[in-house]
Amino acid sequence: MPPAPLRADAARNRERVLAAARAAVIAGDASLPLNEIARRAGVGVGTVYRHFPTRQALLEAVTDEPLALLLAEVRAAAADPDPGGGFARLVRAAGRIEIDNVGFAEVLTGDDPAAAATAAKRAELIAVAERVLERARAAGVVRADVTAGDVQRLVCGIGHAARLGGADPHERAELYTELLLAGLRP
Amino acid sequence: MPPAPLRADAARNRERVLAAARAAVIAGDASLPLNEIARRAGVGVGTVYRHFPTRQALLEAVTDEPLALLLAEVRAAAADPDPGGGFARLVRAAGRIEIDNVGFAEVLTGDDPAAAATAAKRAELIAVAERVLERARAAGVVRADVTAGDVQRLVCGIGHAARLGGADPHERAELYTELLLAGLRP
Amino acid sequence: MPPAPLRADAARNRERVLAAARAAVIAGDASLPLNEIARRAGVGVGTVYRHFPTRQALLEAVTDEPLALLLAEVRAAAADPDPGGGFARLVRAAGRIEIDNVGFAEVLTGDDPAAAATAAKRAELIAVAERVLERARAAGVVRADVTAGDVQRLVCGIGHAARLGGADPHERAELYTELLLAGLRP
Amino acid sequence: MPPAPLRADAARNRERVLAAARAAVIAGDASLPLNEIARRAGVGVGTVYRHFPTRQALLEAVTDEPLALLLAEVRAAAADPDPGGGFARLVRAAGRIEIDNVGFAEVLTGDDPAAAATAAKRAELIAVAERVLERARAAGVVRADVTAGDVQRLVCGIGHAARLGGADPHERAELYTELLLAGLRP
DNA sequence: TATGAATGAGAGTTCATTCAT
DNA sequence: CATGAATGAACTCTCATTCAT
Repeated sequence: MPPAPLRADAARNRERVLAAARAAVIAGDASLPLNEIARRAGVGVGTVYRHFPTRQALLEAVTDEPLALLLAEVRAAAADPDPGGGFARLVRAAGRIEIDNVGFAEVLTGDDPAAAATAAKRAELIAVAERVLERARAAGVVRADVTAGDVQRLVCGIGHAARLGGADPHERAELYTELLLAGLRP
Repeated sequence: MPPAPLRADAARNRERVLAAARAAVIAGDASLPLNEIARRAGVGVGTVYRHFPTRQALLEAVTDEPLALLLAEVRAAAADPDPGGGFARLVRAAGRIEIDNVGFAEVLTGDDPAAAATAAKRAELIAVAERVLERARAAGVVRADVTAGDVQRLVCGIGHAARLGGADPHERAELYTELLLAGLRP
Repeated sequence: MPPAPLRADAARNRERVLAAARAAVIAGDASLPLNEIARRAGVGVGTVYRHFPTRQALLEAVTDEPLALLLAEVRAAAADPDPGGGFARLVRAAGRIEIDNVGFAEVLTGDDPAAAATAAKRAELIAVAERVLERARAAGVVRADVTAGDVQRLVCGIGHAARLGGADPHERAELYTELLLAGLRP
Repeated sequence: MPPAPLRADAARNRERVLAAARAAVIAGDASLPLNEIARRAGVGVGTVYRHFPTRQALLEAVTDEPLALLLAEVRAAAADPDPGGGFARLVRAAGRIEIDNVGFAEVLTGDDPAAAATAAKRAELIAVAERVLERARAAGVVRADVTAGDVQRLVCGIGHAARLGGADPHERAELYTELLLAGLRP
């Protein structure tokens, strides 16, 4: 049975909470104290808990959009006739998305997701990324001793590193991504 | 005046606290709640506060040894006749030490240290590392668009990445370090 | 906007906390450790903090009733056609109220109150008392070299003195008040 | 057996502690945290505890000199041929001494002193003051319904009141003392 | 369903007092 | 005797989570 459609006001509240959480995440704060989120959303704490029983659930909801985005990029990468170009595209997209969404890494590399939808997206993401990597490896443009998991972790590490320097991490993230791509070549 | 030699019991307690903190850090938890540390060290809270007035002070104490170790490595790297070899040595040592000490990155890249000794070590560390990088750059074995700060951050990122995969991060850290070194070449 | 009416349970809890605090104050202890108050009120600490964020706020709440009472008395004193009688009434009322409320002096003579309501009452109290004193002075029934502040302090001093003797301070307070009134005559 | 004469260094330390405590008391702080006193005296906490096992003992030691002073004044008051003048002298002296020694009131009106010497001085003080008051009462210059204890408490109250106004309490104390004397007349 | 009050565990911090050195 | 390290209770304050309204 499909999830019962939310009542209009419930949906509005859910959206408000999501917006507040998204804003926090974009501002670089992934701690998401639910009390605070509720306050910013202009909603009672209980309402937050109703829609998102755990911090993890909220995080997944917030990350759903960037996750879908990345999935699209990975599919595009898999469709790229150039294995090396596809792989680079994947890494660059992951880097960009990761840097703009604190907490994204957590969803991607953490424990099994709470929501089935997230789990599914993540699984497909990994499967397709695996294929992209495989192809690049076969084409001899990526080291053979690196797994898809490694790439995933390295992208997260890159994001982490870029965020360390204060101020605007985007430029750093770009540079670090290029370094990573260079390092991944055989 | 040399730091007054601690009384035997004071030294023992200090060591116990340090050991508890070190254990926590090695277990991957750098939050170091002072109350909890006290409990684990079998010591009153007040004792922890006497020796380490702030979490930062405790963290610096815990990190003092690895910091000294890294400093020695960096000096050795500076003394290496081979600029590229020296640089690689520096990066590898940093990676190894970073992976074994959660919180090390915090001391290295965070706000100004509380303890003068830590500040001094850190300053020298950075200065010497800068020279090592400079020399490697001049020898044409490292990209010119990368600063010492970038290297520092990247090592932290590598450590972060290696820790993401669960279980034993050492092997991963080694691989990632080699990737980083490769990526840093022009 | 009027202060939002408290929910029934919230009001009940607030009242319990106030009662516990009042009991402590009447028992002569104005230190009001908030967690102890919570315990005695049979309420979580957080609840105390919700209603009274600081010790000062709680003290003001406890003192609110006697403050209102005194204010009424002072107004009545100002309305008394006999300047001397009005002034005596003021002093006697202040003495009586002060002796029954440890901490009242603190609110009356201490730093600026936290709550606007308290500040307003206090300000009016002082202003009206000033008028009462002025009138008594003009009528030649009170020394000219005594300010309203002096009277306030002296009443507090009287209360302090009465409390020193142990047991029931009321009788003493009455006597001391009469002495004070006699001493204040030209 | 007379108290064993202190060793020279012990006596010096005792004096240092006393000086620190006296300074604190004169500065208007009678809380005397023994830790802090020790620090200011340049002495270990233990030393303070050895010489003055309780806060009360320290307080009595600090107050010993003013107590002796007041005793002398009271004796002089008793010797004054003018009963009213003698009584006034007593009250004025008490007021002056009380205002300069926070904590003096505590020793005078508090529980039984810890030290025998203090107890003796206090007992004599009270006895002589009682005689002074009696004489003044017999001469009809002081109200009959006031006890020596009342006078003692009132002087403390006066001191308390004078201290409430901030800044220099001496002038206020003088005024309040005159008010008290006036109020005590029949 | 939504609300937000209540809860209470837990972190941080201070300080009087004891006791090993 | 002197020292000052150690102790731990007491207190303030915060926040995730529950639950009465």
